[in-house]
Amino acid sequence: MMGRNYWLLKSEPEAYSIDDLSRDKSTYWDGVRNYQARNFLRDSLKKGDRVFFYHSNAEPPGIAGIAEVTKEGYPDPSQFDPKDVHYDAKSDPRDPTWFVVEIKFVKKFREVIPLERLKKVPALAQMPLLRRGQRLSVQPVAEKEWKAISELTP
DNA sequence: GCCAACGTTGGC
DNA sequence: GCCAACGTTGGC
Repeated sequence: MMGRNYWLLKSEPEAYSIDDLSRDKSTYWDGVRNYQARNFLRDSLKKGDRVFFYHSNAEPPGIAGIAEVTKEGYPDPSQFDPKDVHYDAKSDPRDPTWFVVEIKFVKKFREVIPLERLKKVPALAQMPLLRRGQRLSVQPVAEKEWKAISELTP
């Protein structure tokens, strides 16, 4: 698709996994509380973009499947809910701080592609994911990286 | 469970 | 505006 971009979203599977997305079919990506990641969600992820669903704090950590953006950035409802762990009392509803996108399930890989495996692929050396100390939970993925990773799956 | 790396907060 | 203290992320 012309102009489609690629991304990687991290989630701890204990909180929300590829199986949860497979069951739900779609979800909105709430709870992101980092400004750089927020900017991507608000400004950059576009309908039709493809997303790698990454399992962090998992055994093994790695890419578990693929999703697709179905709705572009809009205010994260959880920031206004005092009972939600992601509640942000400082966020003004007239000028919200945090944003979500909606994604839909595309596929679950037969096996997670482990982080360890990704590290061995030369074409992926520049990925932020593989950089030491990089914690960004919403990251751009270059097209050549997307292709290289896709070739790792059966 | 440890802890390095990083982002945020707040005193000054 | 600096920077120490603190909280979080996330691999190991």
